[in-house]
Amino acid sequence: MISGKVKAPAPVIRRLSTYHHLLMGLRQRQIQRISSTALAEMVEYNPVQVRKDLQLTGLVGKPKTGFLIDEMEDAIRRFMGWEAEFGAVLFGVGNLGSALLRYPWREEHGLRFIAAFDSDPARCNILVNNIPVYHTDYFATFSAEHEIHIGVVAVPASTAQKVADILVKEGIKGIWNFSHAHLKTPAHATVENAIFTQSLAILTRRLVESQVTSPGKEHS
Amino acid sequence: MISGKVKAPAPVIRRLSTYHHLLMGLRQRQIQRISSTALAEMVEYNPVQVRKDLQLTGLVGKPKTGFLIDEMEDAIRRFMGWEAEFGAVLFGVGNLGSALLRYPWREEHGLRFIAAFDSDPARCNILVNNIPVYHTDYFATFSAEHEIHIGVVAVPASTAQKVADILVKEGIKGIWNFSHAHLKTPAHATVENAIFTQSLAILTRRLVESQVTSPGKEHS
DNA sequence: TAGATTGTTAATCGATTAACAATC
DNA sequence: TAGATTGTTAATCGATTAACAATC
Repeated sequence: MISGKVKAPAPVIRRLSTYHHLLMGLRQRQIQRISSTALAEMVEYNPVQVRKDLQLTGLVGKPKTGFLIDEMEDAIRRFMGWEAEFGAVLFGVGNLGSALLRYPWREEHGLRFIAAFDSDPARCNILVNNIPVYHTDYFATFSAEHEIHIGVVAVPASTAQKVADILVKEGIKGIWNFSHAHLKTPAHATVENAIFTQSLAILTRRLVESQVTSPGKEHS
Repeated sequence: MISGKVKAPAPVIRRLSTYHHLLMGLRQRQIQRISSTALAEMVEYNPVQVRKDLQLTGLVGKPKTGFLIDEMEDAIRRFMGWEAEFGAVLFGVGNLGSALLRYPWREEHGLRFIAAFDSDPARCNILVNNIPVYHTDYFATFSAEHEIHIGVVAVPASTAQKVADILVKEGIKGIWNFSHAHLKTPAHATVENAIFTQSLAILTRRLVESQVTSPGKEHS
């Protein structure tokens, strides 16, 4: 029987990623098991929610003892596809781009940068964190010779769609977008946006909301 | 009548931030109005959703003509609190931290970095993008002399809670957390997490999901 | 056995979408 | 006026939480 995998809701995936990080810490402290209730407390979630989340990864706990930390970590890692490695390329070696290249994604998060690309010749033909930076024009050639699963877009919004088009044309299935641009891609390509500004907007709005407004200052 | 402001759902705020960026582009191209329907198409949302979102900011459109772009931009900016400026400090001047300091938040997003702090003396007493970097120990003194609305946490997860505690102690109301750590803070402090790994998890999971599994490979 | 903890089923809550009336 | 577009009310959908049974 051929079966696709269950589409997990984004909030669940985010929480699972949080558990994963927490569990790594517990494992390092030689702790072997934990109950969903205790885990829930640590992250201030509802315990039933934690159990439901874990269930989705195929984990089963034992009444009275809870879950084995090693098993949990493995299950979550498998669920995310982090046991294998995703080959990745990055476009736009600016401040953010270089910071991303320098982060150790490979250790725990299944992401391996094999190259980066930039349209500015001054930034090309160097190594950043041992990752070669080439000119954007070289990408098609490079792509034909390497297995690339993920393209990271760290260019300005104005050129982001162009980069996305190139990625799609070369058959890259996953796009991690750090630009403001709303990328239009065919259905078979997955775009995930990591846009700081949206996160900042939530923070500043919450601050605005928490300010008690003086009489008349709030419009209708 | 004293009234707090409506607590907007996070998804709405994220979408509004998307509109805001799009509208800035339209304005630059001298376009003066747009219908919610057209806007919806550009970002591939439901038009009713767009209208509901805009309503929350107090915007009213005109049947047959739509919304004025200038008005929309202003309304969204006011809604986010971006007309005023939020004074901000950053902790952890590493790769990510410096990238954040170099981004022009001030222009459009109401965020003004007034200083950064690091526990590594080698990184202190320099300027990054004209923003002074001090030693963490100096923060309490600094805080007493400046109005700080937001603290940005860009330190490793292992020291993030410590930084959060310092921020809370100095009465900072908004914390923008880029570390993996789950920060525990009193209710009067708002924490917004901008955790890349969670975003990456969604992308990799979607890729895992889209792979059709061969017989027997998918467990139960 | 008793009690803690899991797992399941049902209820609630909130966000999105659909249907339609109002208006320029 | 007719038609496009807004705004509102109701229906649907999905995610979270509550209640409780199952199990070690």
